[in-house]
Amino acid sequence: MKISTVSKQSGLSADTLRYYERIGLLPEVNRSENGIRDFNELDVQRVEFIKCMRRAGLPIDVLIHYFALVQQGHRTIEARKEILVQQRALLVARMKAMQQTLDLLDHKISVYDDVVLKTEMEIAPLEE
Amino acid sequence: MKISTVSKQSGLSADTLRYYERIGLLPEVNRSENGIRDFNELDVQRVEFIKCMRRAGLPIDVLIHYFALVQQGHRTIEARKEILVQQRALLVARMKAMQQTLDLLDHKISVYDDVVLKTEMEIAPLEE
DNA sequence: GCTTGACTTGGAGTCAACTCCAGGTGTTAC
DNA sequence: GTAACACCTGGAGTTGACTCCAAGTCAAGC
Repeated sequence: MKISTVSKQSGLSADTLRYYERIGLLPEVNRSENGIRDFNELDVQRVEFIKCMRRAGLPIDVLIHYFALVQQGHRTIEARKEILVQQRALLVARMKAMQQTLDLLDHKISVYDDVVLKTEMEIAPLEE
Repeated sequence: MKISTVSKQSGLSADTLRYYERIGLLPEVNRSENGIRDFNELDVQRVEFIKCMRRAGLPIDVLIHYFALVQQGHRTIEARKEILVQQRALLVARMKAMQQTLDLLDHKISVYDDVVLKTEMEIAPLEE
């Protein structure tokens, strides 16, 4: 599977995919004789996993560390789980903060709605 | 209220507060005769609002634009509401993506739990 | 009167995460 | 055979959001 295909499928640019490989977030992808990358199913799965984690704000270095542990086999299972648990906690905290922001936005929007409604009813002119 | 106080209260560094003023995210804060910033209640409220929005990932330029509209008075109410509604939608989308990541993390963690449990029961050695 | 500490400024530096570019190769279409 | 196109590389540039720094001012404590 060529990089353009993976790019289209994943929505990540070819540049980003090459960048991910370069920094060791993706493993060295196989090449066809002419040197062109040939992503296999596992590579694509990894891209999807990375995409999902990145979208939620997990930093790249954490992911690199995680995959390095995966590489080292079963004796790193505890450490890997620890990383996931920790990142989960950070994620939950971020989501909580975002929920508060959402509540505030909803409040503000409803206030604007009220104001607009009043204006439309021409009850009074408004100043800031 | 001096910058150090606002910094402590808000958790934003004095450098960040000055930076916010410099780029026009905060209005020009009043100064005491010797040129030292003296934040008033409104400034502090704005800092809190900014903090909340930034934590949720709203970009600085959007906030600058929003405050510029506030500055222009009541005729910009519709436009301001539009910004909030749009940012709200983006926020909800981000939260949704994060929820998916959270689900995936939970799944992965539970798989690791199973593996660890099995290992501890010495049912079998594990390979990657 | 001198040190200490908090404040000021303009400007430069840093960081994460891309993103772009120039110059080169290899395959396909006419 | 040559133009168009997708790919390659190493390296530089960009973006957003800070963060740090040097050099200076001022008030308070000793």
